[in-house]
Amino acid sequence: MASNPANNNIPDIVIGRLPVYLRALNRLTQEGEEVTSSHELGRRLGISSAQIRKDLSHFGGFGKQGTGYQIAYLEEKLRQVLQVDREWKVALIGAGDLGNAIGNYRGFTDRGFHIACIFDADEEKIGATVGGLTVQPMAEIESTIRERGIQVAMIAVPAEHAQAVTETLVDAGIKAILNYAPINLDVSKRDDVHVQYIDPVLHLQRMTYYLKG
Amino acid sequence: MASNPANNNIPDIVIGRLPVYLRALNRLTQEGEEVTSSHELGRRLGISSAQIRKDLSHFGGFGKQGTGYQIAYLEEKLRQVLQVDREWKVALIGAGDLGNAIGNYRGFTDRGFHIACIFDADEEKIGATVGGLTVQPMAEIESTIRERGIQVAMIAVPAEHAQAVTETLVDAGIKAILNYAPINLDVSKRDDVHVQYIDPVLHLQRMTYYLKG
DNA sequence: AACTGTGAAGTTTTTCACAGCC
DNA sequence: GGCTGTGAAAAACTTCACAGTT
Repeated sequence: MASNPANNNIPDIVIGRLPVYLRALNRLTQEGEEVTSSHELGRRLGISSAQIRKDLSHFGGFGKQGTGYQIAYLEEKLRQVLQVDREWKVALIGAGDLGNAIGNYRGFTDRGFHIACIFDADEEKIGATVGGLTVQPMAEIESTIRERGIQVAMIAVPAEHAQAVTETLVDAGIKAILNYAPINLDVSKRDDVHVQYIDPVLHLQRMTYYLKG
Repeated sequence: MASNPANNNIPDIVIGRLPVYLRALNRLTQEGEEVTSSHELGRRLGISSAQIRKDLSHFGGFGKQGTGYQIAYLEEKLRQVLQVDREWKVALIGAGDLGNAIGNYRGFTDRGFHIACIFDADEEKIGATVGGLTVQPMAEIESTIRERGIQVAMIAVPAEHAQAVTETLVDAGIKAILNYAPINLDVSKRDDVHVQYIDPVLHLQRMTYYLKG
């Protein structure tokens, strides 16, 4: 949840919605559409059309009055804004069940990411193949990340090791961490390191609040 | 993102933070602590202490002035509020790589959830074992969910099938869906069905906005 | 007629700051 | 002295509503 002075100072909450818009635009393209509007996007996403227009207006006028948005053009612009008009190499730490699933997931490519290396602490896993990559020992994290200029990492190790792994990654130059371990990471020493979390239980617990019996 | 008239009308954004607090309290307990304060929690989570106090105050006074919060007591109260002081049966749809990882994940138990059944459309996967459960055919979704009174489901099927699966689930009586497919689900017809999303790429794209070069 | 982009208005959320208690 | 719980103030965010364009 690190805040950050990027180019301007566009609210992070707006940045968080851009990938959602981008995903919806991908979908529209797949469906063969070429033009859309803030109303159509809003309907599909359950977001008001005004919000979509306001969000997009932070980055310039991407639409045409009376017509709407050219989907291919808007996708291109959003990819530029989010800097996913290139491919980011990602380091994956952890080759257990979860690491395997992440390593084999086909959904990163085409959306700006490419898993470039995998590490695990378990002697038995080192040398194994996950998603076409050879699992490397933890001791090689720092050198590999530095040599290959990797800035993005995913943590899929047990909670008790996640903080130590984080410190190794940050020391190696990682600037963005997606943490699958169910624990909050302390990166308060580095204000240029971004952390995001994935914990399915958090989402489930948020929904059970509303359920009956 | 369905909003909802639960007991009172406490902001959903507050509900969303409670599981995070609960997770941090679990951690403190594991570390052997018995008492904490809004300041300590805030420091660990990167949230202001005032916000934590305000959030908790919606549900009653759980703390003691001068002392702070009794961790075990606060955990218990939060579990009650979130209704995770019981175990919810969860249906898992999809037994591919992702479904396997979810099915084998040990982190649901102890936090209020228990995967009760798994379904897949692929003939070859039916009958296989995932996390100790036998994969059932899709045709059995509705009857199984009804008979066992299941209200919570996770979707781990390809994006193109996610909407159809959602409709089956909702017809069967499911009230909470955690969707791993990278697509927005339309449940606008049912205002008592809650949906949450997990898409790692969304988190990654949100961070690359802030990276340099 | 349909749609964007945007100031202004309205609403929600967060922070402040302090009385009251241990 | 340290902490909670909470009204009041401040800040952030969303929606309204409409001028301007196609």
